[in-house]
Amino acid sequence: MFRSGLNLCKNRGIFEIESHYDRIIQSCNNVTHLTQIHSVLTTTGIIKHSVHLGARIIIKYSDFLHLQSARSVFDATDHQSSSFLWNTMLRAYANNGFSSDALVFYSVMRKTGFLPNNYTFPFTFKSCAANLMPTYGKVVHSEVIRTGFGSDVYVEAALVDMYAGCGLIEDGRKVFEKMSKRDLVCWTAMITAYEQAERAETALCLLHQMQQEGFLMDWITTVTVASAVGQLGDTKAGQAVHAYAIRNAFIHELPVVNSLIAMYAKCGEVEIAETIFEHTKQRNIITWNSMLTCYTQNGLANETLALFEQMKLFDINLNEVTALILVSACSDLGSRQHAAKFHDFIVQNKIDINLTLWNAIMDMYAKCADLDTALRMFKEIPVNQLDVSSWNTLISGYGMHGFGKEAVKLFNQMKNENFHPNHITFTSVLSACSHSGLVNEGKKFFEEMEIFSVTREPKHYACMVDMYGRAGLLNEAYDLIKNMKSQANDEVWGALLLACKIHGNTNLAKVAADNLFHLEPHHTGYYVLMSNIYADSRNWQEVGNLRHNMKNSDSFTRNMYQKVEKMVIELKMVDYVPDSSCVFHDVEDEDKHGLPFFINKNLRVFSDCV
DNA sequence: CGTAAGGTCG
Repeated sequence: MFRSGLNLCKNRGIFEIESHYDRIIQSCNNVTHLTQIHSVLTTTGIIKHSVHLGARIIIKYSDFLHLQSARSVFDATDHQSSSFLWNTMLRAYANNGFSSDALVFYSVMRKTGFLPNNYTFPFTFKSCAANLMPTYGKVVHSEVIRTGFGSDVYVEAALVDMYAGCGLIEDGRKVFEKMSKRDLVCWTAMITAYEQAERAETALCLLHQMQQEGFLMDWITTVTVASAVGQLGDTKAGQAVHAYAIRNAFIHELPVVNSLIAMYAKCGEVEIAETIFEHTKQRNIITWNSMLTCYTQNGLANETLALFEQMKLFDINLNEVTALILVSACSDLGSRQHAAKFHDFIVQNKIDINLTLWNAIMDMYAKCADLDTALRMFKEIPVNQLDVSSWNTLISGYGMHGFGKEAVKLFNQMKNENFHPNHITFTSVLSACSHSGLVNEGKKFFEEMEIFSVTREPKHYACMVDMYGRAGLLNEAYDLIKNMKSQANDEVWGALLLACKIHGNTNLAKVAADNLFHLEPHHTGYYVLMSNIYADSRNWQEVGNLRHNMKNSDSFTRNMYQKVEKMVIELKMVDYVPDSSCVFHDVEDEDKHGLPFFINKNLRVFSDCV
């Protein structure tokens, strides 16, 4: 009956009216205008009979994020007859961040008796992933098979993506493997899945297979590959991706440019990233954020702030990612002045402060040694929103500034309030104990890890070794390492080596150093530390041997020497007297200060750095 | 009528 009605409408007149309004709706650029057209189409009754126009308005409303108006169009139309309208409404929800509404809508659709089709499933899976509902995703997956859409490439690509998005990469891979025909989109989806799971090597291996089967990367694949190469920090491969992007004119796609900047940033190629950035005239917020991050990631927090000043001159709205980057740069600088300024800036620009950003701001204050402000912010978090990382931030903040007792107090309070400490909590509290010489507390907490079923990782052992080491309990430290279930890494042996340096135990130092040279043969810091220990015991022969071994230092090391030299000058200007027993040459004390020396991030080289 | 892969931080 309905079909005959529809056929009646399908005369030439209706068709012309449809295409007329279609053009108007498409060119509509504000909601007010759209609402007017909507009401005209409603009063004339056209919309009731035109599935096509109904869908157009639904999509247009959803472009303006007016999902309620879109829904009212759907409800007023003859949707009962058309799976197209159901799919359009589902798409409106799924593609605009209303993923839970999408799933509710899907279940309404099923209850109404409408059969989903190859257009329905991709939107549904996208929403399952956005809601992190793999269990529901699996239910829908079985419906895919039951309804016979199991070998549709669109549906399969969406399935791969859904499983990967929920962290079930192996389930995604199974779907991928079973596909009879794979297109570029499926390959890219699978490669992206590995890239997102930080398995860059697998991602590139799969890319190779894809190319073997004759597929060429398009610009979207290029974006993913650039991210994977960035994870590996492989400049050579990065330049190959860059060249490929230029050859294929993908450089005109902003996401490609942005991913290249981020890639070079992770490869440590600040200057190349800068060049690309300078040549990009149409920058969006992601371009700026990528360049800001580039500086922060490469230890150039001051450059981050300088670029931010430049950014303010452009008409760009910052987002919460920008805020996070700035806060993290400020944490690196440890400047209280900047901290307060940025916090203020974030509030004034009405950037949405979620818990992650709130914790980052707290962390910034903590790193700037403004623990009062950090604590105040902590107390402002409603109890039902408090999470483990809020506690971790505070505990590590107190610990790193030598307030071990406060850190311990907070840790106990946290347990009393039934929060479950994680591996980071234990790292923070053990490190706090080690820096404040709280050996008994540290031992107790190390035991407690079992109660909270937190696996003891090498970094936890490193804290304990450091703690015993500082307290002069070298045998306890060494015994702990010998009894480790997993293999001790460089952090653990490094902590022991430092302890040996502090307490002048050359024999045990040799054991630690041998392990370190085996584990990290190119890490010059350990050679320096060991040669310092030999220098302490006036064994110049061994000092010479070690120095010879580390001669082939790379450009990174040279840069480091220059930076340290500059730092020493600055330190001298504020009357800091270096502990020159760390300098590893046989020279008189006044000469030692003029020699270059090496510093590493964990401050293991200087015995006067705690 | 039209569907799937994609950039910044953590």
